[in-house]
Amino acid sequence: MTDFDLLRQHVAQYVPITDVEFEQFTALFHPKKIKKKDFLLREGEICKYEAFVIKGCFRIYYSDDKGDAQILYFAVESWWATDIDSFTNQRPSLLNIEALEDSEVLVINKADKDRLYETVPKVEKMFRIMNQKSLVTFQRRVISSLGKTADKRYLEFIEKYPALEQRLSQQQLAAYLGISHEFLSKIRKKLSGK
Amino acid sequence: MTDFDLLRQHVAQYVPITDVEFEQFTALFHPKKIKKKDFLLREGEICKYEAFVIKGCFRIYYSDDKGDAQILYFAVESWWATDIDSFTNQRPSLLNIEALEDSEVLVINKADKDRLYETVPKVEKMFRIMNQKSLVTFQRRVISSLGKTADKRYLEFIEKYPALEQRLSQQQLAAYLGISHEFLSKIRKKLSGK
DNA sequence: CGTCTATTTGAATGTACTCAAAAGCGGTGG
DNA sequence: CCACCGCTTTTGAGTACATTCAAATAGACG
Repeated sequence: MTDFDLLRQHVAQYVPITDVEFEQFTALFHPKKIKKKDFLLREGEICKYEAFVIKGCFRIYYSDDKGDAQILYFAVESWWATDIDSFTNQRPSLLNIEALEDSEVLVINKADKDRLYETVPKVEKMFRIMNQKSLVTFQRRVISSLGKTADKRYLEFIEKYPALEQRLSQQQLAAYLGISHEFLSKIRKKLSGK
Repeated sequence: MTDFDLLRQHVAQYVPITDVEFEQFTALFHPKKIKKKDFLLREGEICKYEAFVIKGCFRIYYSDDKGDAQILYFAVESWWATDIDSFTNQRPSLLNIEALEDSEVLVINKADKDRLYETVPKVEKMFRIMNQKSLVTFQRRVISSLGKTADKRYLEFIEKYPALEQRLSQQQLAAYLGISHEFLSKIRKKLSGK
């Protein structure tokens, strides 16, 4: 039951929720285990689940023509892993979602989520606020990816997500920052020499 | 009254709405005219209004240490111009919103918008979907700004917003793409020679 | 017509990439 | 416990993409 505690704690951040409402909410989620290197979603598939991460780590990424990955974000404990566009519109996904560690999630499908919006109106508010917060995060990311050099973006990342840096390989981090892993290595060397 | 027609058409895109609900909705909006080069919001101020553009064009941008602007997006007819973070949390803004043309907007303030969420629950859904859509747009923008070269981003822009290109100066477009205006000029030259 | 701003062009520079090779590191099987 | 394998990280050389600065040109507008 501690799995659902994490979800409850997460929900409570956004809206006050009663026991009954939380019951209705969680009733539609199912636990799922994903092994390291397995995929929750592959490019071209329709995103069946919205997944709340209980344990582990995922990369949500786009794979370009040359096969290089641009990582949109990492989802660790208490984050959601999903392709919003593919999930809400039930259309083929452009994104991949892969477990970087053995992981556990709680998933909900589209029909159940739609039901949730109808039966528990508060859920609407919760996701409105969540989307709003993510939107601000991505707006800021656009600003730094357009205007800042790679070393500044790297420093920004380790300041914002200090715990994550330990957990990720340099290759993954480089793909998030939008630089080659060789160049990230050079940046780290330069910065450590200070 | 045609001002409100544009807003109604916009709202109807997201949720079906009755005449009565629309009345309640628009009752809290006020028309406002902004002259070219005037600001709807300046960095450091608290964003008082969420503005729906009836006519004209705005740039929503961040100004870095050197004074260079990174343009987050352009708001033309039927777009919203606001700093979501500053507006919803009533905290000082990092962004500037400036009219690039003589413009007309419909504005709503924070207290009235909160009232709206309470009295017209449908509004919650509408903004949830709107935020979701914007989120997807910004996610895609992160992907292209990290992974694509400037000429591809330029081509992407003119394909996605053909009407906008006519309306904007190259300097503004360059600031949106995250490149210098000199380099954009060179890109255009190169592309026209084909 | 003149003034102010936007665009173009070129040269020099800086930031980041590609490719190739070497070094480091962790796990597995003998 | 060591040797080997595969994977990640480091390093260097050469190249490509994009910037800065300066100057010339073109447009817009009173």
